[in-house]
Amino acid sequence: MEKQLQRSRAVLPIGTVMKLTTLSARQIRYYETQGLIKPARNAGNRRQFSLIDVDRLLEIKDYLDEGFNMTEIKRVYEKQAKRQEKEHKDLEKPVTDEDVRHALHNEFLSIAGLKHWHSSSFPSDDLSKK
Amino acid sequence: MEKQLQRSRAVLPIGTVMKLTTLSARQIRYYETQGLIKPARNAGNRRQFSLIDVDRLLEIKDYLDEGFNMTEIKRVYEKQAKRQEKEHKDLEKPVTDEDVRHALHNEFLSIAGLKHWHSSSFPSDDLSKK
DNA sequence: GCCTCATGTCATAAGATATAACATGAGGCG
DNA sequence: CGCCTCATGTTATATCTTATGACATGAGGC
Repeated sequence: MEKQLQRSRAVLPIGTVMKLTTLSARQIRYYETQGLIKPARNAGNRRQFSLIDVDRLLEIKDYLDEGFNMTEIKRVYEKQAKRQEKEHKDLEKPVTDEDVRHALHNEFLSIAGLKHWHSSSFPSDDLSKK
Repeated sequence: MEKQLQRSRAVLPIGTVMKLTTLSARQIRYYETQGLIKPARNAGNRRQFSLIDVDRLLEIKDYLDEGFNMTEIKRVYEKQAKRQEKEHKDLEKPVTDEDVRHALHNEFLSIAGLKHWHSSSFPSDDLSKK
């Protein structure tokens, strides 16, 4: 069933993350207080990171190297979160017949040369992946 | 450069491995005493596992479920190690001009109908890569 | 019943991590 | 130049996690 370490599985202690990111424990904890990451906690209150957390930390490192400060980086991720939230909702409710009819309707109008489609719900989807 | 957690990177503490394998610390340590795994150690003598170790532990679990005992499982891995060792050596020293000349020589003889090639150095290269 | 194997459980020591407080160097700025 | 803020380092104390070794135990084999 589950093969490898899924990226979202929170099982890594801070020591491991330190090695994987070359960040100090102080830095990692500070970024958490700034809301940049939210590692899970185990029964003993130890932080448990996922590979997604590790990736984000590496990104944060890059941003910092490029001169961003905590607040700016936080904004980047808040925006990202909003985008994904929308994206998620769009996937949540699958296309209904109603949607299809409206789409077709607009399609016809467009073909008819009336090109009436009011700038609707398609975000320009930032493809800059790194 | 290095993107994700390379499978051979030993950075996982035993607690993480317990979760990933659902094995008890006792079991993991016991398998180590039996020579089935050889996790690295950090400066503080803590075991450091790699994803390869995790995979092997999952395999061991399967073998045990199928009724194998430690000794038998050990034999499986020893044999596997020998195979890989040979494979490795074959890759180590690349083909020399000398080798090529001999190969050609045998080729000619073979064509000449004498088919005299004494089973020399070319392993049949097991391609069963699972 | 006696043995072995794989594992559980306990005790003790030492490494790892959490939190909080104080310290500091680099910039920004009146 | 003093004063502030930001990102991090450092230290101290408490608690969790892991290592080792010893003893315990249930399932099989004989």
